[in-house]
Amino acid sequence: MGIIRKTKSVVELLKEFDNNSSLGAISVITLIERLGSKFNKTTIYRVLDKLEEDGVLHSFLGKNGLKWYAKGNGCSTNVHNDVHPHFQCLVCGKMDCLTVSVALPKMPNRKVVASQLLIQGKCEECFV
Amino acid sequence: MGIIRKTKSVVELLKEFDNNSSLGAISVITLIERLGSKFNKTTIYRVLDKLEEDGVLHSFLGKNGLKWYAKGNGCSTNVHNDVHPHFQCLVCGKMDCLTVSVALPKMPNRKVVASQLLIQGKCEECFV
DNA sequence: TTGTTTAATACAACTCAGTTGCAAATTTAA
DNA sequence: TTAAATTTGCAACTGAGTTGTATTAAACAA
Repeated sequence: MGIIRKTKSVVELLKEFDNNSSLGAISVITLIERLGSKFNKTTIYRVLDKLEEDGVLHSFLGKNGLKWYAKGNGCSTNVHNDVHPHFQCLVCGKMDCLTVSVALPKMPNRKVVASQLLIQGKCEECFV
Repeated sequence: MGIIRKTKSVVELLKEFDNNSSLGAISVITLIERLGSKFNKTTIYRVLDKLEEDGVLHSFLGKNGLKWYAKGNGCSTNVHNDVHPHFQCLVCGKMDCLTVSVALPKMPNRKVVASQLLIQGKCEECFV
């Protein structure tokens, strides 16, 4: 069950991602900091859930287990047609989707269903 | 500051990992289930911390953000000379360290410091 | 062995991201 | 404009992980 109605919270959340760089992710913590005075955090969590189900956003966890969202790529909660790594800058904290595909190691006798790759280091701006 | 004294909790925690398959990881939740009646969970968390600092164990997060530990590989909290992926079976829940190295995507202008790759699917036993 | 020092432990209380249930409000369709 | 269905806010909760502190136990020296 995804988004059905275009409510204020949906519009404002989407605006956050539109304002953001196309590859940039935003943590739920940050979204609550920004919108928590206008909407209840429960609402924010639920709208993000639905936007992900619809493939509008995708989510992943940072190194510390906190949840991040970024613009979708046609994937939905059930269908993942794209697996890209995420890069977090240890200097400025920025999290980006990388537009490269990952070559997973060969694993005979195992079946791969999903994967997450998180890379940490210095981003283009912070790497002098 | 790593392990200094060989206390009961240290010995028993290490025993859990010795009994386990050499590539198998154990979640903190499981360790507390198994040893929580003998030791306080705070003790378990702190001993695991120290064992990781010493490179005896290494840790990583599962898909849901829960912490797992597996036998070390000479790494310590500060020195990571080995980056291997982890594989979690979606059928039986088992988590294994994979003994392959990951080819990270090329990223000019960025500096890679650390990375985590979690692969999910069916393990050797559950993949018929 | 005993005493002293220092680290390790238990306990309780806490933190905080994320969840749940439900009544009230809002949207959509009829 | 009413009825049906979804969305929201609120408050309370969950549960993994953390913190402070008094007590206990390990290590070591005499």
